[in-house]
Amino acid sequence: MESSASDWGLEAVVRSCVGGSSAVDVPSSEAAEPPPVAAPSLEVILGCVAPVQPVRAAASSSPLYDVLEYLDLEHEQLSRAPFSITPSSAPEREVLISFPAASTSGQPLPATTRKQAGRKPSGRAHRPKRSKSKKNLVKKVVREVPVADGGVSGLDDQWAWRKYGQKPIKGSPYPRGYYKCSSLKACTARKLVERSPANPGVLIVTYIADHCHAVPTHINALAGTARNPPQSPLSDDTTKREEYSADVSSSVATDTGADGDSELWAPVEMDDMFGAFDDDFDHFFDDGDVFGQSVSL
DNA sequence: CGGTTTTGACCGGCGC
DNA sequence: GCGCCGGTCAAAACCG
Repeated sequence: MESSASDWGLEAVVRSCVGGSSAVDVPSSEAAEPPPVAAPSLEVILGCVAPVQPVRAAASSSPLYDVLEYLDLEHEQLSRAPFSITPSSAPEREVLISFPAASTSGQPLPATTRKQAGRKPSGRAHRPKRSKSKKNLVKKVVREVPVADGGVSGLDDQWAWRKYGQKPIKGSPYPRGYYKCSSLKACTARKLVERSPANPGVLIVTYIADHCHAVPTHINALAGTARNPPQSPLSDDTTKREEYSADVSSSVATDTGADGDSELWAPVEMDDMFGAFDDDFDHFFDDGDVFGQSVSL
């Protein structure tokens, strides 16, 4: 709580690293100083669909450490999984890649209607049931990033995210922000950003699922990014809320755009993106090693 | 105008 | 069976 809301917000914003790019690409608004998180996430990259470029391992001094959570895979799955698990060489880090859920990758979910009390009936789609088992099949990568580093740009990655929700988490004074990949609607990649209750100086970023496209080189929308957080009329919660909102949310585009946009993000056509992806995709499934190789710390 | 953020409501899983 | 909680949706407001 002591930490300023702004800090929190900024990080949330970022483009996640899940992509396959590299430290090189990490935009740096702070060009003046060496990006502390230069190697955001090497490992994470594995999971990404766009390992076009080998990821550069982060310096041993990298403050980040990632932790993959789900490994509830059956042997069969593992053996067939396009992703391989490679233990990080850095003792303080762990890498975990899980098999991407078939149902979640790249495909729009079926929709069913859902009632909406107090809201204009819009034929809202009914979400498919969530089952734990299924959940476990989705790749999930958890990263902890020092606010100081990730705050402004540490979490920057090549992906564009769009916030779609925020929820207060029980047991934590900080809310959790929910982000989706905004590069491609069909992309099911998501990101959860929250501040560690135990250590406010650390952001916990959870990447879920893979991007079904290559890393965008251009973030098309900046609109609505730099806005003043609305003062929500809340009771005792107010303070907290304002803080949170200001923080967690408005960030994505802001950071993304402002920060990295300039030089690193050249305009790219969707076809290009897919093209790249296609290529890699084939490799992934033809040769499961690809992922394993990419991981290196 | 197109895209994002905010925010309250809805839904479903899980624990009791 | 019920309530809690996390996750998601979508309307409205906002911004470039």
